Amino acid sequence: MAKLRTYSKYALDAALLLGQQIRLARKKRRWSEANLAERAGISRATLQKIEAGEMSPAIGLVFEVATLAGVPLFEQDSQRLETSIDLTQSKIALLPKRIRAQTKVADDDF
Amino acid sequence: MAKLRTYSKYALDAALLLGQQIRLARKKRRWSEANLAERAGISRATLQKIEAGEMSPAIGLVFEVATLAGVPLFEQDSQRLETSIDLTQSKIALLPKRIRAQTKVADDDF
DNA sequence: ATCTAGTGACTACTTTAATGGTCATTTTGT
DNA sequence: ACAAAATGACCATTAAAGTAGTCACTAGAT
Repeated sequence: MAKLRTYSKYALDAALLLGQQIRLARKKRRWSEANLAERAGISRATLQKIEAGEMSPAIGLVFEVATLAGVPLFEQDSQRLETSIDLTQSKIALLPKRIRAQTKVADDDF
Repeated sequence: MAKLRTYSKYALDAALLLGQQIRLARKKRRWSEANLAERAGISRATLQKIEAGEMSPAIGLVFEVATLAGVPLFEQDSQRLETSIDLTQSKIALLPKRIRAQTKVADDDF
């Protein structure tokens, strides 16, 4: 029997939206499921799960398909994620390397 | 032996950036890896893969962790993805239900 | 200075995803 | 109207993810 796992609505919606955007982009390019699946090096069955917004497919496969279909991830700054990666990395570096049990209230916003 | 799979740089960067943002958000909340993993109902090993930006974890686990950590997916419109879902769905409905082999050049932009 | 807890890394085992195949149905170009 | 191709939905097999557990190392609170 399958282990039941719960997801927050936000996470479910995000996966669904991404899947739909992929399907829309694929159709606009006039690619069949088999065609896009072949380009991505995955099976058609997996592509169907991705477009359906299922939670099980590997994030790498989803992101790769999205990329091939032309769906922008992190639509913020145009197509270059490296800048954001470096920026986030530097922010992490400013924080303590290890987090101890909460001794006092944490301030989240910044 | 593992089957080698190739990913585009963009897809790899997107996964890395998301993982980093999760790590940053977790630290800001002063949650340990074990703590966030427990909240998400996953193992610490899997969380480590997610934060490292690996391509293998299920997208559902990644999105759930991101949600719990407070990392916005689709940072566009504030926290409500339903509107975008409906919008995308209506766009899909406007396109032909099935795509035939490309007879003429497709127009992508819209 | 100490000692507790967070992290990084690895391993063997269990569960699940991914695959290739098939078949029925439906759409659409001709 | 016809035929070819796309889609939706399965299923059995194979490959890989996810897991708990462990251990060494180290940061950091006291």
